Amino acid sequence: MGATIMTPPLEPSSPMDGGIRKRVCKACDRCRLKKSKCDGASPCSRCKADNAICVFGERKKSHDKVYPKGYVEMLESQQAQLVAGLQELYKRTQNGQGWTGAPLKESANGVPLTHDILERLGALKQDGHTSEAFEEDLSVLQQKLIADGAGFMQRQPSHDSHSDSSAPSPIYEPVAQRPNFTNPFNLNQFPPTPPNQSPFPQNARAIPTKSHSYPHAQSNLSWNTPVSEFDDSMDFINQFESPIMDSAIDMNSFPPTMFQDHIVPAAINPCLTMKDWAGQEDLQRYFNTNMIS
DNA sequence: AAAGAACGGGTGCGCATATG
DNA sequence: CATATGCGCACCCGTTCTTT
Repeated sequence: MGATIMTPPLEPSSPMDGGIRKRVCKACDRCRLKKSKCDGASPCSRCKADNAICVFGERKKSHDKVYPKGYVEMLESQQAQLVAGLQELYKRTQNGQGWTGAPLKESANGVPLTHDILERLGALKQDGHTSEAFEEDLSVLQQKLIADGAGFMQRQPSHDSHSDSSAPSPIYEPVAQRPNFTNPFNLNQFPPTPPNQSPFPQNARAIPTKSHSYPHAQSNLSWNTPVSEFDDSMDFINQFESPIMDSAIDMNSFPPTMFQDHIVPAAINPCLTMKDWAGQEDLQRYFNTNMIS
């Protein structure tokens, strides 16, 4: 292992190198937000050109996702109700029964509410543990759980040292505090996500250049009940990018913890792996002394 | 109208995890 | 252990929106 070698700045007009597209291991927040090529430098050429602050925020990991306590159980319960409803429908179809009773009232999108269908089929459990009504929108379901003061569950690695390997896969564990979902950076209340694991040094990867154009006219399918992403820090960045660029925001007005874990100063190689960071006890001290100015 | 910015959606890579 | 799978990621292209 030698000194950190950053990817040399690429000419914006020549992103390809002999048909090989080079990509940095980590793009800065602005480039990610703009979906533009980042040269990985500190600051990157794009930020430099725009006289913008160039920071390399922490990347999220799948196991950082946090869900309201009981969310999984509710999903399982709802799935059970759906299965029961489907089985009931099958039974009725086999018996030559049609839809019994008056047609259900259609909702705004032209179809009856799932809740009404299940209720009519007698598949809607109301045992107190499940919600009083079948929640069509998972985002709403999560918000309800949060509003009800439910705790939160965070995905944990199944190979956790303190977990019982004989027990059912402990995918979720309770977390101490409820995060503020409107501010994904508050997820710093949890242990910090280690820097991205990647073989180091690996400042640039080469992938073949696509020589064809993309298909046009993407289908307009829309899923009306997406599971909301709780931890997309780009939303937060998006909120504040302009004020930050204009230096109109008082950074001291935010709690220090907001920055410690997610914003890695560009001077630190964002490509450092977990192994590279392991054993650096002074890391926290570094943040405490250098990040908060 | 032209230029630039923003953004949706796509490709393909690497990593983490699950599975055999 | 090897392999399969899921996911996050960079960043490209094309379209739409905004600014001049």
